[in-house]
Amino acid sequence: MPALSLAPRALYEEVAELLRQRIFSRELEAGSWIDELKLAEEYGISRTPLREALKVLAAEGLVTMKVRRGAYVTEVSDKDLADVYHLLALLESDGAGVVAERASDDQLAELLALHAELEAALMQRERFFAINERFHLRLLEIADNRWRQQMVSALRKVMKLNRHNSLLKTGRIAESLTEHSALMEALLARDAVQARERMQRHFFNGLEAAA
Amino acid sequence: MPALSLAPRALYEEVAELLRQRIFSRELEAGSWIDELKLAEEYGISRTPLREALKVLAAEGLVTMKVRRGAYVTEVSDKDLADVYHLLALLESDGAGVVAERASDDQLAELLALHAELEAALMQRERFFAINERFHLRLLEIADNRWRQQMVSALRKVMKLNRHNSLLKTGRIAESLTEHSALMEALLARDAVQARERMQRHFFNGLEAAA
DNA sequence: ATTTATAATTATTGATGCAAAATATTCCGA
DNA sequence: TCGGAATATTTTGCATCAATAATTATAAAT
Repeated sequence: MPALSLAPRALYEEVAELLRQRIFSRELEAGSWIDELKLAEEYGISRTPLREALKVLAAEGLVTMKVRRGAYVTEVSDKDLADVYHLLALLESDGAGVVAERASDDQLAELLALHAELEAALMQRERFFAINERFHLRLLEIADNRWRQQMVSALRKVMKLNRHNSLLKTGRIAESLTEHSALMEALLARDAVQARERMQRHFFNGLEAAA
Repeated sequence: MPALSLAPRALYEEVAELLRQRIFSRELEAGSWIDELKLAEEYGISRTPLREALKVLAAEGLVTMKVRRGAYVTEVSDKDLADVYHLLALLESDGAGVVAERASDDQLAELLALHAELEAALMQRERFFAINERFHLRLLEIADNRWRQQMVSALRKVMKLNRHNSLLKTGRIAESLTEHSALMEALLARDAVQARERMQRHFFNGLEAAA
């Protein structure tokens, strides 16, 4: 992979990313109004790309547009968190089932390698999180359904809005790894039913921990 | 429900809807480039709201933005159709399971009433389709997860892009009604497992018919 | 004749300006 | 002093304008 992005993103995409960061970091509070003029000035850009970015974020569900009243940071209630979590579990477990059924041996080997990295990183919190994320993303890639990937990515973005920010609580690293091992086993055994079930449980336990 | 929308939508939303229509009707061909200038002139508006609409559609997956090259109507391959269908089945069957578990008696009665209307409209193709759609939408409303609703709505929009346009083939009305009855039974029995399974099958049969 | 470089045309992207609408403020009356 | 109406200010939303980037066409050189 190239170190420098070969395709320079449009300004509105850059801005969208910056805004996501600020929303995730709670610098832009949930429910609060977004001041276009102020932000545009702050970033040294005009309102046009900023407004375009806001519309993209609205489509993602991160902000809500009110007619003639501008953009507001979406409030994510505890119910919303549970709902999003429920869907993530549903989509990712479905993906795991598909992988168990249809992945090539090479692809399973790739996941196994990531899983091994995960075990090795047991004591390195940050690294563990990063590899865990890569594992989930790679699994979805292998499941090969761009619409599912798109939806999971949107849901994960929403998830990050919440203060129960992480899909993986610090205290749960050990349990999480055990669940991962069980999942990996099911995948290698090409047991779709088990794979789905174990991914589902993995998420369910995560929600318990977050609540 | 009010006949006139109380909240007048912004221009970019109106335009987004118009563009969806034109994409669905294949007036804007899959894969083709979207001429902003021409469309803006045609609608008698400036390019700003048009571009905002295009970005919304891009987030929905209906068009693809290429940097410095504008917007293109997303091509939906047969695999895409199958993938979207798979996800719709997954999400809606999950919704059916939730409804079986958690809907109030009143809400179930409401669905039953819609189902009765459906039976009554067996011979009226258009009406049958309309009521069928209402049934599915209402079920999702009752399942009460706005993120799921948002995703299903996005997926249905994509689905309409395809030439196998309908979730419900003309020749399948009778079978579809039978499946619906079975689903309704499971819901009334509050049997979540059966409800999920039957909704799943309903979709699966639909795909068979479409393919 | 083919390939490369340069120039011109065309379309996207970003900035600025203006009008309409909503909210806040002030002033007047009860 | 409190409430309501009118005015002023703020902010959105749409249009127009300018600049940047890309593609195509043309010309020159090997």
